[in-house]
Amino acid sequence: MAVTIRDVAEHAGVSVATASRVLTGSRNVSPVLAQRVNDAARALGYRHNAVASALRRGRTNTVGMIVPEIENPFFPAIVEAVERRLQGSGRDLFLCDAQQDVAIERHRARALANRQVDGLIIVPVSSTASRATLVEVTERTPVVQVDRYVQEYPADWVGVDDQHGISLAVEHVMALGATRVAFVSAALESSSAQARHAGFERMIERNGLPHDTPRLLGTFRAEWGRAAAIELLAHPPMPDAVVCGNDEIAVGVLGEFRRKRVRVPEDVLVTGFDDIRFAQLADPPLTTVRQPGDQLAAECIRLLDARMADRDTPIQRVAIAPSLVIRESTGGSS
Amino acid sequence: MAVTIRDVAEHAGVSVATASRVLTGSRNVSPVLAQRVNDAARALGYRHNAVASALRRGRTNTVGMIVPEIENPFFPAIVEAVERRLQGSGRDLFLCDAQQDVAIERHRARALANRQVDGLIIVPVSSTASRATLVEVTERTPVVQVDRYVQEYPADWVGVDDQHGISLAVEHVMALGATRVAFVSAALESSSAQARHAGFERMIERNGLPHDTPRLLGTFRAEWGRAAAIELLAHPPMPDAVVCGNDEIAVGVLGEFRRKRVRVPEDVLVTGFDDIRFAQLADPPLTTVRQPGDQLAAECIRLLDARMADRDTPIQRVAIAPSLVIRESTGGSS
DNA sequence: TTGAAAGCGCTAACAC
DNA sequence: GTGTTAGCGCTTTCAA
Repeated sequence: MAVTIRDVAEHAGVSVATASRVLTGSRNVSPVLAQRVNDAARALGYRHNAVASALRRGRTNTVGMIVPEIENPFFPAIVEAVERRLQGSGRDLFLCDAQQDVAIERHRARALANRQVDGLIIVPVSSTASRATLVEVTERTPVVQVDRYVQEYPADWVGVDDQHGISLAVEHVMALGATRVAFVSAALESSSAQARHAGFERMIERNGLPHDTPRLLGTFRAEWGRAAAIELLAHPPMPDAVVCGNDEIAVGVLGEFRRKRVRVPEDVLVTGFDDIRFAQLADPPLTTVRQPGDQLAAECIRLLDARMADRDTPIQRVAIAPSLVIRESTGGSS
Repeated sequence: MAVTIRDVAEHAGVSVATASRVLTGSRNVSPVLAQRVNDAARALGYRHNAVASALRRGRTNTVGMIVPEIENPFFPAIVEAVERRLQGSGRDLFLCDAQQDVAIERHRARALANRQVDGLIIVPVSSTASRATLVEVTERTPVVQVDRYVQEYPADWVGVDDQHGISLAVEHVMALGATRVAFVSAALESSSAQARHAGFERMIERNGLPHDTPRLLGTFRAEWGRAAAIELLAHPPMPDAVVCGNDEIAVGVLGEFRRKRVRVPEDVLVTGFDDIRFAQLADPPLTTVRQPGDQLAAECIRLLDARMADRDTPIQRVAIAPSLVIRESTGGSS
């Protein structure tokens, strides 16, 4: 069997209490004994059993995080930012991937909650089908939603103002003279897809754009962008601009346009959303709505800590204003 | 306090032993009592305490995974594949990001081991500096290395034959007539960087290519690819082909070449490694060495299960042959 | 088939 | 400053 704190205590000639105090860094131990305990621990190769500790203390110094799909590069970026924020407080982040499936999401959420994470950060897969999971887990653990949220259930959230983000993109292409503006995004499953779509509709309305302007809704994937581009090309007239629901879609659109010799930005303008790393490496570099990952992460940890400190603190929903990054896919900056 | 199994037992009028048997799915309980226990659990909102369970059983039904850098899109792809493989056996995967830092990597490895994961999958950051962590954690937990491995320490590993992969790329561009072949890759910190570099050197040797052919070693990032391309352009003669250590680098190289109006593949051929999702969306679509993620994942889980079943099973090192995917960055296929 | 009871390893009262 | 001890919630002998 493995070395326990009892073995260490014996070896050091002290009680388990003292050994525990030393090993957990309590100040109330004489330096002499502390030294003996530390030596014993090293000599025996003692390893802290976090499971036993967690059972006893009811805390684990770990935070769980669930993202809908780790392959969407926007999420790793957020994860990284969260990790960095967590660094300072010495907590570990355990990440889970829901694989776009609310059943898996629920399973992971339970696994994390069952293992007593001190807090949970979640980007819900669906604005409706993830609700039950969120409700269940919120009863047991402090939870903060990031980026996406669940409908009709009050819970902390931090994200960007998606509607505003899309309006930045639409206004930008309109200012460049576009009148026929297509929208290519994901089906209205997640709150971000919904909000971005709503933002687009509002712009259509407000600016009196033609009501038959194309809205193509599929997934947040490049393959869909490609398919949507084919669709657009098949049904003239071509739009002057294609506003995409995220960068992946936009990259797919760009790829297909390139293949068909449709020139961007000369023939059509294209915009994305998120500003993932590849946005600036696309051809042409992609004009996009930037989500400030570091700010999101900072705010997210702030909310989580607040809720961990007081389960009854008022619910907060923080929307950060995104910004437009202009690159060559709409004619370039400077 | 939360509902415990004791509450459930009381409510159902049975002993905690029986309640436990029902809740863990043991067959040796009369249907009547089983029903009563399940009803009680539902009525009270009982939640399994995985921490207590883990302490008692010494198992957790979870697998930990540590990747060097979640932002490198190759790793999310592997994670996904591993997740899917794990699905069947009902185990949860907890993922950690080492942020390219061996100190963080060690911290995460300990956190996972301390929390009694049943097994650990790791892509070590460094072939030397990660060794201590690997040794430590291997003493406590079944561990399998994927993709990268640690030098001078025998432990299970599964990955592709990087040397062979690079030789596929070099042979391909040479078959297309390239004689001046540059190599742009990462510093020789990780085993993959080392093996790919070694593969390149071997090809130089074997084919009598000029010894002063450029080798530029930086990081596995697109920014480095970009910088390296600038470097290549600054020091003529330009190579006929640029073989890159991974796709990200290649995408950076392509981006810079595009900016400088260097035509690919007319003026110079470019190849990558990994076949990440964006490889085919690059401009031009990238010829690359494909790592078969699903196979890696399958083999990885197989090794892990073997080691979990028998800690003393012989060490296995499995190298899967990668394949070349030819796209337009070297002139295209068919 | 069921129940009583002994811990898993650790921490935190509480007493000295 | 140090030790004794009672659990944290669960699973699993062992006995009935």
